[in-house]
Amino acid sequence: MAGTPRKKTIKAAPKAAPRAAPAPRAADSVNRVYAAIQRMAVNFEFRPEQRINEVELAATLGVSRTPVREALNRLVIEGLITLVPNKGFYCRPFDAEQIIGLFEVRASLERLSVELAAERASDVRIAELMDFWNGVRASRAAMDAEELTSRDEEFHIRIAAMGGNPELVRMLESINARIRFVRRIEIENPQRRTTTFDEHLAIAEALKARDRGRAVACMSDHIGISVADAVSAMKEGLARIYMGRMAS
Amino acid sequence: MAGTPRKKTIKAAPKAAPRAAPAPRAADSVNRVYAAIQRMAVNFEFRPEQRINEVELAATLGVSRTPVREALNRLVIEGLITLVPNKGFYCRPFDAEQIIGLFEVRASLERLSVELAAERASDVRIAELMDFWNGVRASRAAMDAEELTSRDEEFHIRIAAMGGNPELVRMLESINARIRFVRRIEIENPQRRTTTFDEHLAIAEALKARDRGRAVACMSDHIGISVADAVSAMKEGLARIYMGRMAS
DNA sequence: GTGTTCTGAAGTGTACACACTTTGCGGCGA
DNA sequence: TCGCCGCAAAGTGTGTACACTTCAGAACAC
Repeated sequence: MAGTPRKKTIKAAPKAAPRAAPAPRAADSVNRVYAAIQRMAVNFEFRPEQRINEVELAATLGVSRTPVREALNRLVIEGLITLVPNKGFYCRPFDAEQIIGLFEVRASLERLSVELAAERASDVRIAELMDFWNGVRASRAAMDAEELTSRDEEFHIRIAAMGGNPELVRMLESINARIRFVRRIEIENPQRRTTTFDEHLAIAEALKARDRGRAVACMSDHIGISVADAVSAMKEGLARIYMGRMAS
Repeated sequence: MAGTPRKKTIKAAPKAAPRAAPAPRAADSVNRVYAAIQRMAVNFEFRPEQRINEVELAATLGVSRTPVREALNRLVIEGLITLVPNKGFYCRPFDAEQIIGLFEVRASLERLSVELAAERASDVRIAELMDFWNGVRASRAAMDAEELTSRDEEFHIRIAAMGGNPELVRMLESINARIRFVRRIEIENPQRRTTTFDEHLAIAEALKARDRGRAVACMSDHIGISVADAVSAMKEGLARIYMGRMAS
């Protein structure tokens, strides 16, 4: 607002300043940088346990080390990055037990999710959920694993959101980020895709019927299968990280 | 180690340097600062939604703004601090719905906790758990609410740890930090103390018997009561924050 | 009196400087 | 050949500088 030619504080001779560049501040660096590094960590674009060179990363992202370090500190708490004092920041390890542990916790939270949704969600939102998933199903042929994973997560997050507990949503999102790498591989399996579509619909229908017990049961089956398949997906994941394209 | 007079890089005239002080680096600042601010946020030593002045806080803690900002960024992800771009860091709000939401999530995770513990914990660790709690019970007269809250949390975290899922432990610890302020008040209630002691023993005994269903039931009762009482504890909490000593 | 514009102070956001730590490597002695 | 010492380069940890934003209040017009 204010089209007025708002006077800026006079900067000493913008042309040919003696100091190379007065470093004009880039807006909102931390959030951009945070999102970028988060994506890289989620997808294991850093190798597991690889040290992350701050100077290099800052240069790549076109900012100084300060916002990079602030973003990295956030990611440490999220569990996507680890920090060794006086050594530096490292990519999280690829830890099968940890991933299984995250699946366990997720299963518990997803259970709470459907319980709350069955009790509290409005009919409208449940109907929207079914529409949403039917829409995804209809256009599944055109979707790659990346996009389908995203829709899958959205389905679950919608249910969590319907329960009216934002903290539950936050935690599920955080967990999803850490297991996405494995789940995306899992979802590439054509058979797995089909069962996912059916299971999601079953969950939605149980919610529509306000059948809490059935909703929990459907969700447990759905998530339970994921845990069982996770191991082979992790094998494949390791191969892709360390063998690249050769893995296929 | 190394009593050798390790040569340091020559600093330009340490005596009466033209520049006030070359700022010798304080060791491990971020972690100290992080712990300090975390404690303050947990205990609402900042008022809810109060803006946190970085310069002031840095001066209080005897460091520069850099480690303070890194610590604050971590705490944002933990949910103990909020960040408004170009405005600054703020203390988390005192949000009753959010606290209830956290109790809900906690209940779900504690349920998982006893389920896993009932399946996986060794007999020894279960025995240690009972010894631990009997010890706490024996010396309860000498404990203030602060310490008892700490022991209470420890009891629950021990159970979570017995399940062998470190991520579950992490999340519970994170939630505990955010509801500790309310739980400490709750635990001041003498009657509540008594029921807590009994309920904890009941949980431990169910674990010892490997009775998963009973363990879950005991835990649910225990946590459920906490949720019910939380509202009055929150009222009291608000009074203490804003009325200080007058609240008693 | 009331609204509006301007201005300066306070404070955040980021770049940068620099001390300290870690680590790899070459030379030296046994 | 092997180990050890001692550099020196690379890189982290933190202090500091400075541009930019926000906000409150003065000055001013109406």
